[in-house]
Amino acid sequence: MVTSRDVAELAGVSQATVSRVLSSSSKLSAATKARVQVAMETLGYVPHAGAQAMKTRRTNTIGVVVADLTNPFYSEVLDELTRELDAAGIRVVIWNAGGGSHLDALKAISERAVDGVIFTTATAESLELKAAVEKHSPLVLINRAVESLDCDQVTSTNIEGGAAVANYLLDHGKTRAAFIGGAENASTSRDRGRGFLQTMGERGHPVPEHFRFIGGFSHDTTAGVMNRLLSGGDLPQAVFCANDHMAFGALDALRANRIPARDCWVIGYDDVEMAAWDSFSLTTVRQPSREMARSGAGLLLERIHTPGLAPRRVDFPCDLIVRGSTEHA
Amino acid sequence: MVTSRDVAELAGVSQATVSRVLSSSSKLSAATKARVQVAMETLGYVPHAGAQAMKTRRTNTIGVVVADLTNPFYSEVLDELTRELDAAGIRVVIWNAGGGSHLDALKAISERAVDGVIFTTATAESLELKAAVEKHSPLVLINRAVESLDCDQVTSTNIEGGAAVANYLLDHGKTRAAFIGGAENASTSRDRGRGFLQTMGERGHPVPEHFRFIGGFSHDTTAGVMNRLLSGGDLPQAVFCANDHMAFGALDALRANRIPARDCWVIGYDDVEMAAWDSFSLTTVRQPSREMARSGAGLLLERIHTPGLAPRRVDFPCDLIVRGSTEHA
DNA sequence: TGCACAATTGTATACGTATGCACGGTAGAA
DNA sequence: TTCTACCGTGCATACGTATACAATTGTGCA
Repeated sequence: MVTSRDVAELAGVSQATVSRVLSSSSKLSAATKARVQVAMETLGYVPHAGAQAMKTRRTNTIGVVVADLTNPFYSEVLDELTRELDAAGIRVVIWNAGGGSHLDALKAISERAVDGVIFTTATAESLELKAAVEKHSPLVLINRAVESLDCDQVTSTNIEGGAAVANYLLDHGKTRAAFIGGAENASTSRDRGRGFLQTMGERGHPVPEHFRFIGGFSHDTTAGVMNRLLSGGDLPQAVFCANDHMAFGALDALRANRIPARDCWVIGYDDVEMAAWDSFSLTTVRQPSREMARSGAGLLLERIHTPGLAPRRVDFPCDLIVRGSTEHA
Repeated sequence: MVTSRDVAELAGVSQATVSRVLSSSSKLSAATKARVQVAMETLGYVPHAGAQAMKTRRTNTIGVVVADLTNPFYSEVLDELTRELDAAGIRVVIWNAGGGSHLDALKAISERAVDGVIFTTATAESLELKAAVEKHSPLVLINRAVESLDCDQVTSTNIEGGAAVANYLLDHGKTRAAFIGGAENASTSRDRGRGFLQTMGERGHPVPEHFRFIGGFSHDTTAGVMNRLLSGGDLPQAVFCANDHMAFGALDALRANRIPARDCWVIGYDDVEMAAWDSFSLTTVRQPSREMARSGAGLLLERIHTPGLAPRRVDFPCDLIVRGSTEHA
């Protein structure tokens, strides 16, 4: 391995000077700078990231915790995050939510293996997360929020989004609607459901208990719920799913059972790219996933650069996007 | 920050002993070991990853370069890789192929920021990749292969897979078939196309030039190709796409143009989970993506642990999975 | 009792880089 | 010319851990 000392020797300068060429912050004569750069080039010198991290207390690496890589929403968020951070010269470590991955992420902060972490899967239950926030670990929550945590959080207006779906359905005479949520401890699914159910109730068409489900966030479990609903013989006029990935499962179940699309409207949430594909043409509530990702990355970088900032919350508005899964030719 | 020295002081031992408790390799009396562990717990000690990396020359981190996170194939590979490696206590850095990400990955090896890299996007053009292989950098190619590189490579039998599609179509009387490839410099698309085109030719039904396309690997570009094909007025009996993600684009274009599914069969490659969804029901060539991912991870870890191993090649067989996009009720 | 030897633990140093401090030299001002 | 100021560079050290080697203690056996 070639070190800055080797470069120094070849260039006939001290190791300190080589280091200064690297950081390019201090003044150096153009001549020595050039000489050092030639030496670096000649030897193929690359600084050792671990050694740098030890001195500068910075790794130029951040972590991201995602819930489910097979859900295209997370793929899009990850896509945007990596583009944004790659461009900024920052490495991205990913944790895939199975089991205790959020603990691994927090541990990585303690180990100084990463400078900070973006959580897309936070829940109120995690005492470790709470403790990390209280220690002022650099972390940002995007997508799912936790009211009780004093840290940066980027969300969309889920309650309003859910309400918008209810209003839309009722405005089109769909009074008998079902809701399939993901899990109660995820703020996204909870808030979307709340906004929806409350508005349905307020406008005189409360959603009955047997039209409220937990679909577990996946395509297949949601299709399973839909099948149960269908076999119950009491088909709702519309189904609102907590996210698009689940809505695809609902659509698939309808197709598999040869239920015509006009007999049961399906609505999702997120507006992932696939929702616009002709095979789905899914009506959904668009949240600006990529913008949210960029915003979260920005907040984290700021916080890493300037510790001690007051916690910030960013809430992005959502729009209902109407497509073929609800209004048919 | 609490260091091993602090722990040593509290436990009344030397820093070296603390380090030994950490590595748990050397013999220690149960008493001191316990005392040190209590001290660690009390102080909340966590070793500094950078310092460890500097001494041990190992980061317990590996990199993965993926081509396109919106293609579910890469999501599945990444999903499997992260599960496998998380479980092994290894961090995963991801590079998203836009622009020069493979250069960043190679740089990260030089910086000792990662112990090795898994490439899913290798091409023969990259001189830097060639140079890295010659320097015996720990890296593994999965999915796309490069014949001329002497490094570990995990692939599937793409040529045979393409041939199987041709045989299947001809056996069902579909003699006028089109091929939509991704890009010539990707071994996957190239080999699948070769196997397909060659077999079609050998069996007396060569695919004419105007039925051969480059679809750019994405859903939208493939749909665009399909639209051009449709507007040409000469509809093939079947279209073979270089991967499932592209095939979904082809299916969508057919739907958007209200072409009945039986008028133009569509076949993909990969068998991503979505291919089995009722909305697509895509006939495709299954390659064992997750197994390939695990295999690649295993090869890389072996190579990191035991440098100097001879390059290995693993080739997984593929199966044609027939679904509704080709045989209709 | 005395000695060899094994089992533990401490001492000292190295990994590769960044940076505070001191030093030599040059230029401008008096 | 002499003094001041400043610029460019070298010297020395610190970051936090792992490990070769030395030192210590305790054990078994003659």
